[in-house]
Amino acid sequence: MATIRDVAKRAGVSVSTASLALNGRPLVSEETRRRVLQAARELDYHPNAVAKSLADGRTRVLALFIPVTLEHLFSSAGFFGGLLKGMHRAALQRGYHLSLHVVESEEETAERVRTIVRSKRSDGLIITNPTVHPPYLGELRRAAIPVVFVGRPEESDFPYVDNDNVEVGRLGARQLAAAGHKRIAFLNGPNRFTFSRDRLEGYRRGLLEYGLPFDEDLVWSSDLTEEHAYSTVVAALASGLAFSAIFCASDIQAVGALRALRGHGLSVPENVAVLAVNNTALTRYYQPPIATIDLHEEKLGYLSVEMLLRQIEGGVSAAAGADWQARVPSSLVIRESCGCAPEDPERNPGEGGESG
Amino acid sequence: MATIRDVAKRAGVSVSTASLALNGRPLVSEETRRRVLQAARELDYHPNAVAKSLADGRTRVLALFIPVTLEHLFSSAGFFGGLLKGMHRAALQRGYHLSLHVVESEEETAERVRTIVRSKRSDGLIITNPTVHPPYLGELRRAAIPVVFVGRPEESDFPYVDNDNVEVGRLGARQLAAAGHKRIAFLNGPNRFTFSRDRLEGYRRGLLEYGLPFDEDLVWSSDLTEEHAYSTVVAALASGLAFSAIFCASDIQAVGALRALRGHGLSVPENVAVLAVNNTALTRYYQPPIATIDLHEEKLGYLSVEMLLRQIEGGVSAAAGADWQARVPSSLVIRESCGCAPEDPERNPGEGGESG
DNA sequence: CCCCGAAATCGAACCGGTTCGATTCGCGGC
DNA sequence: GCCGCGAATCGAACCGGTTCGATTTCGGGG
Repeated sequence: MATIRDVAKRAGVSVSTASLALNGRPLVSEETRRRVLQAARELDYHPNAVAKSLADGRTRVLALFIPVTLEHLFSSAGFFGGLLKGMHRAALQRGYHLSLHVVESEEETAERVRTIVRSKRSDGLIITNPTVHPPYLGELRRAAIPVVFVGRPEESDFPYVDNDNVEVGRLGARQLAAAGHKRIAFLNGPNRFTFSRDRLEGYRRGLLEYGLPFDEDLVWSSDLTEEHAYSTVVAALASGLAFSAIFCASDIQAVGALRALRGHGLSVPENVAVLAVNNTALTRYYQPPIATIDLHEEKLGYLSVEMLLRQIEGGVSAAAGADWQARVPSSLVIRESCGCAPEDPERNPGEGGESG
Repeated sequence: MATIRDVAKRAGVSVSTASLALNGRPLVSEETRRRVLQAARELDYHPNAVAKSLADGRTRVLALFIPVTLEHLFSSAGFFGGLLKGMHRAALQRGYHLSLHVVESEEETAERVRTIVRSKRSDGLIITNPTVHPPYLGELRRAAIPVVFVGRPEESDFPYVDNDNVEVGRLGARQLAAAGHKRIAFLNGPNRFTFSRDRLEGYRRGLLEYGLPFDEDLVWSSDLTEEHAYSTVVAALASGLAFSAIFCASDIQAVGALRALRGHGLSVPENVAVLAVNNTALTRYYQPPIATIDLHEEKLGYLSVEMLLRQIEGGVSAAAGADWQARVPSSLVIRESCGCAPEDPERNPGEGGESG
């Protein structure tokens, strides 16, 4: 395989001139550049990426961390697929590559982050689905390496892209309230995720805006699995709680909820309306089709890479207190399970407030 | 950041000795090794992966190609998720990393393969879901780089891991035939994939073994999408063809088929039995739960990496005519939609043959 | 006591690029 | 005709490891 020295020799110039010419730098005469490029073409020369990295200290590799408990991988496969597509598109456009790091716990994330940072295997990190207080924040800060989170760790000034999950919660609650439901249950995700906390806050606000009381008994939390969601709803039904709608934090939980309701002789949407979040393929094809909130994960992925590259190419490290953030809007996807038309955007539900 | 020269200096030895000591090579006295390791620890030294790659010519990166048409990404998200998990596990164990290359067409694959090979960005390639005659085989052969396919390209001596898709087809046909069905339709995938051809062959054999005639009219082909499967089955129903079971090449197609059947007033499994392939989350939670064939994709992923590493570390290139292959067995997952118990493994269906 | 060979260590070259400081070249101005 | 300057080119150092051939050290045998 031809190296730059071969090219230089054939073009009759020095190695340094060849390098300048090949990289389109100024200070090379047109005639020389032409000769160098010609030689490169003739020798089928292609620069060695590793040598380049060593020389200029840039790997052009972005490390992507995806957490998987097995059930999570399956339940969110569609979500991660979309995320990935967006990231890949953004990276490719700018000549970057993605390396993939599947991790099963935050401790493992911490460990792998450490080895990657130390061995200088990538120019920056993208960490998806952080919990509220990830254990590796100190490590990241010390390393002073560009990072972007997909999802928001609490009380950290690291850059992140995320949906506005308060808005997601609010959207869901309002949609069901607008359809006339007075007792709307919220089957939330685990509390260790920031998105769960944010959505709960949004749910609360949405109810308030429609003058509905916030009832703690109607807020349930379950893992992001069908099984756990099922048993949670079964328990709620057994306790005799009254409600006419369930807002679920993920599609897979909605499926569990639907099974529980059916098992209890309740039909959807006639007896209970159901609204989910994620818009994975599942919901479109389910019977009944499940209304859900689309998080536009491909956009999320695209923006995360863009933000990371801004840091890398701007020479700014995430630890430098760059508190950039991007919020991706989410949108309702109305389907049969919620038994309702989209909330009329014109409608003003009233004053809300404590008096509700 | 400390380099190996810093370590050598602090330990009072030459750089070369430090390198030997750090890599656990023989020919270094115990005393010296101790001192070097001690120095490394004190300086918090971690070798630079890029420098290492340049020096020894090994990147320790495996390039993974995943094709995505958008619909495919969604319909097979579970499948790729499992594949990925297996690959990652195998790679991690041996100190390798995965780089991810999402491609939308075989032409794009060809192009990206070329740039990766040329820039020496990875030690080997894993290419998933090749078509029957991928356009980049020549490129691969010329590059003489280790490659493993996940899925079998026809008439190529490149190494691959795959399910035994003839067996998958046979399994499906036999299962339905054993339940007493005489007219079993096969909603196959696109003919450009080797797995489609193999499954068709298996389906034919399965029927034969039960003495059932092979009827071309009962073999339909559709894209791996819900929509296309739906319209294909709708057309079949409209044509008045008689059949009492459908064997679908993927879960997502089964969902489309179910919708078409329901729309035609047929219920599953009472009027028509349905059996699918893939065992994605979808099938478990669908109503009715969909019987399917599990392809054990995690194992497929694990084996593909193992096979690739065997080539890399054995110094054998895929183009050297190494016709290794691994077949991963598949297993039936019986659920309501097929309206039947597992085929009795004891049962011998008879002589089969033309006379059936 | 000297020589020889094996073990331990070292120095230098190398991997394939980039970059910086020095050098050469051509040209205009005085 | 000489000086100075900017443009073009060059040589060498550098990135941070590995490896190979040469050199030193040490112990044992003659």
